[in-house]
Amino acid sequence: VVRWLGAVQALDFGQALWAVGSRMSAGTMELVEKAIADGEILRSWPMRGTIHFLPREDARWMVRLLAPRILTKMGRRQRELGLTPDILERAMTLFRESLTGTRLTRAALLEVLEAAQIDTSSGRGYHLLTAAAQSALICLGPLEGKQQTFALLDEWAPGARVLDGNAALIEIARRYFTSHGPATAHDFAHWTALTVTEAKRAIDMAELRSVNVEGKTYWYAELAQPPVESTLLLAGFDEYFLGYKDRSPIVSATDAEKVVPGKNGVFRPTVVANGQVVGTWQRTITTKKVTIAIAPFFAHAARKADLESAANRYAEFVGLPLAKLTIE
DNA sequence: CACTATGCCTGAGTACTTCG
DNA sequence: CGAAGTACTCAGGCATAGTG
Repeated sequence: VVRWLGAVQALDFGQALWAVGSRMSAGTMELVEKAIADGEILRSWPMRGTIHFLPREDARWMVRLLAPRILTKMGRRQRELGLTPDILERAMTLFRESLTGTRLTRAALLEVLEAAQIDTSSGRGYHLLTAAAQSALICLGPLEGKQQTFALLDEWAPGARVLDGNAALIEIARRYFTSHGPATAHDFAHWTALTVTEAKRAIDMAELRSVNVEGKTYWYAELAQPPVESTLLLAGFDEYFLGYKDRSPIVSATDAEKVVPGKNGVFRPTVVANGQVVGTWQRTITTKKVTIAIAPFFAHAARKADLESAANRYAEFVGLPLAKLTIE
């Protein structure tokens, strides 16, 4: 699934597991977690300055192609935090030395910095870690209990593909439009955080097909499957919503505000019926059970039986009984 | 020990300015 | 005149501290 999508936004770890699981015919949370533990799915900050799941073999070229732009944009914040080029360079050396042959938790890595007299307070430590990830030096490794670990990218993704320049642009365009198409050049630029000019150049080189709809050019790599009836409970931050700049084909402006209340950048899980976003939902997971509350945007947004089976599919994924389902 | 409260951190969006 | 860059906002998540 991750290979097909190219990259999966994973700001919220639990939601991202479901973003993958909801696209599998019978995926379980355990399976997705195992793929992460084994490194088959790798986590880093390849684009837009946000954490993503990546196919291990593609992590290196994706980070190298897309992260440098973000790293430049972070310059101002780094100056605010007093992170001089000298401190950045020292931190990179410390990360390289302390992670060679091993993995360390976030807390342990911050201690390494502190021990070298690098202040990690008020987000400085966090920024050094993301900068190192965006420089393709480190990435997130397996979980250690509930703690995130970091690893050297070259160690955690051994033998990763090397793709540069135009070849990398062509590959990212093909990957995006295969899974996200039909989509516009602006959608692609938004997703990758490439400039619109570069995005268009990538599209030109990738030999994609296009179709005009309401005066806009939509690109795609393969003919889509014919639409099927479906009622889905998609994850928060799901690619179906995050993967496009223009969401008007799937949701009205009014309803979009219910997905992102206050336009605050926090995307709630969505109910999608036959391609349209028709509601939001939330789940509560305890040690023994799952409860789900669905909030449709309007009456008859979806059939009750379909919502029930979608909710049960989620409970199966988590591996716990669905104790309660409310539809408000 | 489980639950709740607190406060900081966060990324996407918007509006605006600057650039080419 | 569209693209790129900048400043600012906001609510959820998370770590941590506090409470029953």
